[in-house]
Amino acid sequence: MTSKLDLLDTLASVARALGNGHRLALVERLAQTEASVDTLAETTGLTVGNASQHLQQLRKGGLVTARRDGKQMFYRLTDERVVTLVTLLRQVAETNLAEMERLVGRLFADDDAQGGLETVGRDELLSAMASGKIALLDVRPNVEFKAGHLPEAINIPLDQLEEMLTVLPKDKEIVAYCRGPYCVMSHQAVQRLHQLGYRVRRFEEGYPEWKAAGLPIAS
Amino acid sequence: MTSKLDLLDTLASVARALGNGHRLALVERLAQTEASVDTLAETTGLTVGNASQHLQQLRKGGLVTARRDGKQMFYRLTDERVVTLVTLLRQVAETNLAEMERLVGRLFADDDAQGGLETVGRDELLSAMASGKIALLDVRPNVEFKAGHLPEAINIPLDQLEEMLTVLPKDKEIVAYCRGPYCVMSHQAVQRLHQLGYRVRRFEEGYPEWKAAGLPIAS
DNA sequence: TCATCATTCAATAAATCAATAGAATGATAG
DNA sequence: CTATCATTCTATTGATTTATTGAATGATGA
Repeated sequence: MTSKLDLLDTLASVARALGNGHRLALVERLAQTEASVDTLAETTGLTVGNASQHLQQLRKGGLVTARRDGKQMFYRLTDERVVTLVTLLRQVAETNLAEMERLVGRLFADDDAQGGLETVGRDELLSAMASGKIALLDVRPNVEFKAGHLPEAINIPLDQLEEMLTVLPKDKEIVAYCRGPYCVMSHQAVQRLHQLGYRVRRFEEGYPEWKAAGLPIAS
Repeated sequence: MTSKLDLLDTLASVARALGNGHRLALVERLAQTEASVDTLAETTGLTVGNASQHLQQLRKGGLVTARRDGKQMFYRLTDERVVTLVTLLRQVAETNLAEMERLVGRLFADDDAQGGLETVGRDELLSAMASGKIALLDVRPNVEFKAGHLPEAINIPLDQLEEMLTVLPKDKEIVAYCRGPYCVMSHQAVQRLHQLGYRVRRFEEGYPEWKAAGLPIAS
């Protein structure tokens, strides 16, 4: 008879695969779109060899799969549920760990310094999109935007915000989003646009959460 | 500026807290009801010292909290979401890991040997309960039943099944449940009742998942 | 106060994990 | 076939994690 512990050990091995900051960074990156090992190594600041090893561990845990394309290996999440899993992990961590709240608080302290940025929740965003009263702004790099984005979103990568302002309507309220709740890009975009006189708020989630929730996407 | 890695490291520490079979066993036990260290040590087969250490780690990860009652320390899950988190972890593991499927298959191989046991999903159970056409059977130990159970459920701990048969209606279909999807108690109960000629099926989840879903419970 | 019981803390050895550098593999272009 | 490039594998080192032991703490009742 298989002991229950074997089963729980297997389960634990999946949890352990998520139990490292670098691997979570890789998962977060992969939540945007699939990528090659060297792209992943670059965006996470790891050496290629090290990134490869961490990816092997994620693969052993069944969280990512790989495909070869010519010389390169492309990795992607096996399943949208991996995003949901990390999101839930975040929620549990946030509500239960004072440490976590302290870090999040510090990460976004700049916002509070000027009175706090207003955010838009998922339900409110859905109805605002339906009414056509807002313009949706995606500030992620163009590669990630092209791999998938929210319907009707306009893409202005953060580093081109000033140059591309003309494509933004001045008369509508703008809602900006990026990679997820802890991604700082949309925060910065909202700050700059606010200073320029736009009416602008931040979507409190990001593209991966939107996609994992099964909501419509465009590409 | 706080680096993003600090944040992900904190997140990783929560995942690591779940990254051990013994700790998952403790969490699974705590999903039933709060318990003292020595109860937990006994039901998981750990020494008291070892159990205490693992509980410290779960506490550091923010997954459990402790309260003192006289000489004893009682631990419980901080949040229903911990159950949801483990459930999701299970789902991801099951769909993505061949190893996991192999183990689950072997654990319940006896059922298949006699044609497979039919199960009842959550939605079907809810409507069956509303129509009053079934009797709900909780085969967990009485302590756990008293701490909370599904509405209208009858408690017959597995080891008293034969003696207490009289409290079960013969004319209704019976749905049995226990601690969760990998708990073998309801499987065994269904097998025995089936042999005795009852119409009986197994609820495919358990009490913790029911409670975590915010469905009504009794105690 | 002292003795007792439940739990936690501290110290150790064995096992596992993380980062690094260098060798090995697999696919492609010439 | 050979050279090249992207990736993986191997071996090593140092850092964590685990289980075990025994001592220390905290609450209780005589």
